Amino acid sequence: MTFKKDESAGYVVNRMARLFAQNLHERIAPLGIVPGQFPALLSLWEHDGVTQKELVSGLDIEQATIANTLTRMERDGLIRRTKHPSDARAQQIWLTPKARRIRDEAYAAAGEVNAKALSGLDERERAQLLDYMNRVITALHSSE
Amino acid sequence: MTFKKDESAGYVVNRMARLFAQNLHERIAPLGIVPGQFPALLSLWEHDGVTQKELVSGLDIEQATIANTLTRMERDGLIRRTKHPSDARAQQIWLTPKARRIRDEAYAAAGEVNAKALSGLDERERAQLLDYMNRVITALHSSE
DNA sequence: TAATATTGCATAGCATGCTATTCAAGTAGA
DNA sequence: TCTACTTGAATAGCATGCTATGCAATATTA
Repeated sequence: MTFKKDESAGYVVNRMARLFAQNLHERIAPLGIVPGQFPALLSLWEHDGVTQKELVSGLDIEQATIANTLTRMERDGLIRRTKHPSDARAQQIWLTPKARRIRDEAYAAAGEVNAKALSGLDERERAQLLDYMNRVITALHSSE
Repeated sequence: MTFKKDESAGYVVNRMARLFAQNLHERIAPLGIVPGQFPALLSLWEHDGVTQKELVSGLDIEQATIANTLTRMERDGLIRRTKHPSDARAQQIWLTPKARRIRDEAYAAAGEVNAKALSGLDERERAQLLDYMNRVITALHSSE
């Protein structure tokens, strides 16, 4: 074989991301949430009542993607949206009691998936992995 | 902030995978291919005329996903499908001359994206990163 | 050989992500 | 103030990925 999958960073990264998502999906499905909602939930659990623009600014996800995710979250009873008091274009996004109730369990679920993922690495290796991945992100983020 | 994005493996992995895909997308778009076609192309460049089942068996992607990708690849003039000589359920998948022609450039493009991604790491760190990621994949693959 | 099980592939339906575009509402400038 | 620019969010259209299901062809077994 000319091309070895487990030696290509792109291949491995893609595979790892899909496995993370699948594991998380399975683990949080009983809570009534899905992986794509996690970033928004993490942000809103810390501070809700924000506009979509404010929410987007804290996440590395495109506005259009968030807009669709929020629509599904509203459908699923996780958020409500109210008119912004001073800007008719904007809205404020609020968590429902349901979304607040699952917070601790969701954190625990994410923690378990992370723990499982990292179970084959010791403390030093885990720190190195995160460091390396953050460096890759920085490199890929540059435009040249 | 209770939750730090760059300290959560799941978050970082997801972000890294999306950046890889975006970079690759941009780089290979001129060749008339997209990232999702890469796994199938890599396999077919090495050995075509295989059935869908054989192709799937070498990739870590679900059969349904491959089936849809192959449909788009046929639409885009990258593959042709012929009847299997001895099994009417199966087909043989062949690369078109167009797909063969872009092989070297596609390899080069993927190599460049990998190089850019890893540009902030030295040789030892790159090897460690791949090793760690492969261990994460192994851990996530187990069912407990 | 007829009934049953398996297999190869396609399809349905959904989530997540992207870019590009639209549209209404707000802001600024002539 | 009227026009033009900007901005907040929604929508369109697409790719990639998944699970579940359907369907026809093949294989097995009673």
